[in-house]
Amino acid sequence: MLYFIDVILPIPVENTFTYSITEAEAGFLLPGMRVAVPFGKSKVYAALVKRIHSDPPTIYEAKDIEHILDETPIVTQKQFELWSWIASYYMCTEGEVMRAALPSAFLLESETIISLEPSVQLQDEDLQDDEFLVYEALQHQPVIKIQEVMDILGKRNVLPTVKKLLEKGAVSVHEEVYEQYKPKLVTFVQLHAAYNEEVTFNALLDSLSRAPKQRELLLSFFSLKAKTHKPITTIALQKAANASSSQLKSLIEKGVFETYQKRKDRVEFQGEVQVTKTLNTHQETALNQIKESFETHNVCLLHGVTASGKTEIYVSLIEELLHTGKQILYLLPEIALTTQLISRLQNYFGEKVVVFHSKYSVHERVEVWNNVLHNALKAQIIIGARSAMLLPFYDLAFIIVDEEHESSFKQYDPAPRYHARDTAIVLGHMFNAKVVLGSATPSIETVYNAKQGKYGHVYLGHRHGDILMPEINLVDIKEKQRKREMTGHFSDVLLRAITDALALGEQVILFQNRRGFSPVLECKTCGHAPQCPNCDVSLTYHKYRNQLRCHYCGHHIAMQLKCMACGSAELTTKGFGTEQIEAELKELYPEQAIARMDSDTTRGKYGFEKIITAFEQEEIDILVGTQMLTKGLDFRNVTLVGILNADSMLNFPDFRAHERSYQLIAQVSGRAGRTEKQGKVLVQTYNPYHQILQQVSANKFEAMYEEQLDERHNFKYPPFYRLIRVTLKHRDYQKIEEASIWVAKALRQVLGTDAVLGPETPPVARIRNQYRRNVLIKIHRKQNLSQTKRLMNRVQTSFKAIPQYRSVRLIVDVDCY
DNA sequence: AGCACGCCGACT
DNA sequence: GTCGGCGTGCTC
Repeated sequence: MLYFIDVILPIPVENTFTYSITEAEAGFLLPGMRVAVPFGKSKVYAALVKRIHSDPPTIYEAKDIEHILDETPIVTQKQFELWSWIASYYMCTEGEVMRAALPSAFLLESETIISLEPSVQLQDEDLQDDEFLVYEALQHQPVIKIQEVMDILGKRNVLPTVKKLLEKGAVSVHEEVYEQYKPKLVTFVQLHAAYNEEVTFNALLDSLSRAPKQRELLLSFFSLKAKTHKPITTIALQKAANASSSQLKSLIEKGVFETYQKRKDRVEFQGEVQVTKTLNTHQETALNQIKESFETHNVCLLHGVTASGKTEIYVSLIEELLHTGKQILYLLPEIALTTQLISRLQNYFGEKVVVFHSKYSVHERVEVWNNVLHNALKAQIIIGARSAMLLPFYDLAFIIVDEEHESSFKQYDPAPRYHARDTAIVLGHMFNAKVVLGSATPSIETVYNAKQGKYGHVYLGHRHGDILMPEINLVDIKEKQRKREMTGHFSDVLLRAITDALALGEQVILFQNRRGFSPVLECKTCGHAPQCPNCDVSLTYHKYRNQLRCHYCGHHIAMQLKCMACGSAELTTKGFGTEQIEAELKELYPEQAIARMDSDTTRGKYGFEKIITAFEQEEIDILVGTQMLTKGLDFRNVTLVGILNADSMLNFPDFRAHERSYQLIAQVSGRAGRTEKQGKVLVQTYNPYHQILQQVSANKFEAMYEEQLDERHNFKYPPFYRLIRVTLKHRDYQKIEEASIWVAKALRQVLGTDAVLGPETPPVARIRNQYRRNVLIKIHRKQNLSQTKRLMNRVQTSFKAIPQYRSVRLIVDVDCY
């Protein structure tokens, strides 16, 4: 009998691939295990076994697998189910989902290793320049990887060079496959059993009288042992005795100490577990309402105003499930995953909490994966961003999606373009787990679902400790400019409020949703503004680096002193970003500590943390930042929040701009006045009569919701209609123009004229030298989605069959909002 | 996604 | 006239 496996490869191809296996392998392999398989001419991939069977493929000969990588499955059946749902709903391949789900350490790839052939000696004149460079490099190091050859030669296509070296017999190559995950081992020491007797021990001490350091090591060992009653690591012992590793080593060689190794998890909680705070009556009521709703609904929306103490409610819900031993998933937007919240939860649940974060190393992520897979006690509560949802849950009972409205739950690029909130609901359904969606400003579609009775709906309108909601005032800067009451970008009202707050020793947050100094640098003479050569945007001026930077591709040039077009030295800036606000503040308040928080200042693993901690500890008086500031941060001493310009977000060309603006302003405002004193929020705008600003300042969420819902209905947007965006990308403007018209026309033919919008050119028409155009598909909620996708796939197939469009990249984004 | 095969411009 | 650019097609 012949045996075969169907495997998923982590690449964007539609189908699975079939490999041949032996009978013994067939007896051992299970779906969810990884196998190393040859793929194409020379590559080796880690593929995932999906099915084991005996149906030989008919039109090709199946290759043999290289070897088996796992002893037991690392992917569960439930995950396969979820992947398949994601792939079909978001129109991508299972391989793409696999790539997103597995920690990169699981995705081994082979690497071509080049080494010197010692039997052959070549003279310099036998080799060409490139060949010589590689040959010479091999004289200094035993092996070279292809990537390194690229670095040495400074070009991408290096295989011909390697090939020629190979032909001349100078080198040999082989494929090296390696697993990237190595468990971290910690070495412990213990005393050899022979010295446990007092007599032998004393003899030992005497024998070491001429080696004082070794003696000290021995004594330190005992004092440590007495102090901690725990196994002692070599490092701890060396440190305690202030000894070197060689001194310890000689004791080990003498047989006094023995060493042993243990696997250590890189992510471990150290600290004390606190007792839970009691809930106030409003929280108590909300908690009971949620539990009640779970009797009839699987999903419940918890709409609790800022600082109402939603986290405590989650904690109570989690607590009640702890004894069941089932798993709990707590999803948060990436940037809300701060030490602040994590340590808060760790204080409640101690080592049962595990964090899954993109900033963790591949090793740390493998450990979390394994702990979740094996239902380890220390991974009962999993906190993480979007991708934590793709972990191998064993027995999931409860999912929390906090800050449910956050747009970062949707992955935009690359595929799978999934929405973590929506996928979490599907995941919850698979496990029959309950889901809570929490937010102070829930998204329109979630509120709609709740009002339709699809979800339970709990409202919590009281802030914790009955603190008043912040008072939001609008400042008309058009008026202020006319009356000449503006200093830079600050109105007199805002400046007075800042001065007052600072005088009382309180902290201030200023929000400007744009980084850099100014987004446009313009020549006063000819009006020329420096553009990015790769993208259709003007370059943003970054003062601290004295650079002009593109925010789309990262291209940067030195700041120009003269106009690049006419040479005039009279340049002016248009628009403003966080950097400019920071600079103006430093002029206005030279005595105060001012910091800036945006993606430029929060690079690195702890960049964000550092600023937050400094602000928390009141080392910073005024914090200027982008929307990073909005995410669930809890600062006690902030009484004033200033929004420098609300108009840019209101005028953003997107159907959600108004909803987003409301959420953003409400969330930033929520940072103010988290203690007894009522917080104050000042919103500067050119248009104080804008509906959204009126609604947010009066805290009229309902009114905003009704109005927005009405607009969505009139203009055929979610939640009434589904949106699928098809993006076309190509370096040739003409081609993209024609191709997008073709696609729009073909889609209209199958889906109907009304269902297709465009093609339209997005606000930034070219990014990284790729022109782009969008075609938007709007279909009614009630309409059959799988039928639509079938039709879309058909269009896609015929599009790819047109030779002249073959190089056009087509990206489908389902629920592109 | 990678990587090989295949056809056109800038250099000897 | 070649070398090396990238456009196109396949991978079990």
